[in-house]
Amino acid sequence: MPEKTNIGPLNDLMTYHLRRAQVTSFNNFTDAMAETQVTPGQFGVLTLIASNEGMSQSAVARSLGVERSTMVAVIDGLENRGLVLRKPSPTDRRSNALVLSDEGKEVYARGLELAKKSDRVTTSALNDEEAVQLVTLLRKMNSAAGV
Amino acid sequence: MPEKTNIGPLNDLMTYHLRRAQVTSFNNFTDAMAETQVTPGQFGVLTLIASNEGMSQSAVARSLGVERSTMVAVIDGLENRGLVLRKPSPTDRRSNALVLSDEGKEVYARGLELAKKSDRVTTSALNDEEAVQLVTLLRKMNSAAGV
DNA sequence: TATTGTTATACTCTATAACTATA
DNA sequence: TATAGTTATAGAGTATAACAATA
Repeated sequence: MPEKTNIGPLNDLMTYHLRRAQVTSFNNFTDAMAETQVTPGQFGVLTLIASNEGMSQSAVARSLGVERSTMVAVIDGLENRGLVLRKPSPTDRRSNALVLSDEGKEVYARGLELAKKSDRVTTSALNDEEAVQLVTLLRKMNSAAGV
Repeated sequence: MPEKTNIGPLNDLMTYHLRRAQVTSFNNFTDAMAETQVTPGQFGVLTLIASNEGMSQSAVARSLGVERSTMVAVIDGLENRGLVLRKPSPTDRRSNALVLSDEGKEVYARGLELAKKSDRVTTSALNDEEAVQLVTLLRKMNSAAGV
């Protein structure tokens, strides 16, 4: 057990607690998803494609708040694993229509279960009402930030 | 304004909202701290040293949840800027007693103001009661995770 | 035996800038 | 002119493994 240090004013800073909570939730997520070998970032992409079949790489990138150049390697990884297919867009020859393969759909479905389980670990110190409060407040914050 | 995409089940995942909120708060922090050129990670270190004069690098690392090897470059940076001093520990010849220089104290004091201001930007969509609720819930989560 | 600080090394995630092919 | 995908490149931030000095 690590000794307790006085963290001083950090204890009153939202930024600090957000960062620590995010690191914890990221680690829980990675542990829970071990069997699928899907990272948090990849899971976001799978979810978006599952919910919006045929969307473009640029649209995925915008929706997740990253650059489209960053998305290339992510899609490459998912494509190489056979989870995502780049199909030609029927309406725009510049863009790829992203879809999940059958295996991609299976991995995504299983991943969603595991992601929910990891959420329960992350919030295990909170009762149901508190967990709902927390996600509601975060959602409100993020919506206002255009996220 | 980016087009609205259906984010599907991501909208119910704590992990997702934590990550987005953390990225937003990180960006707000970096913007607010521009005049000091202090990063979030550096600010955490400055705060810890200010609140626990003479603490060791390993203790700082443990308290922030990173490896002590990671801390070396962080302290190097702060030392090179003249904000932090590595003094010999009076009780353990292996370890450095970290203290803030006079300039370090000034930069930290100014940084704390700016960090609080950035917190207010980050939570600007929430009223005072909601902001307190949010930080309280995060603190509870983190305490339970040993953070 | 265990811990402190350090180095060497590598990995992940991300961004910027420039290119091409389309729109 | 602007956008989609791509490449090359670089910068944070982090970890692991090993080492000498000290506890």
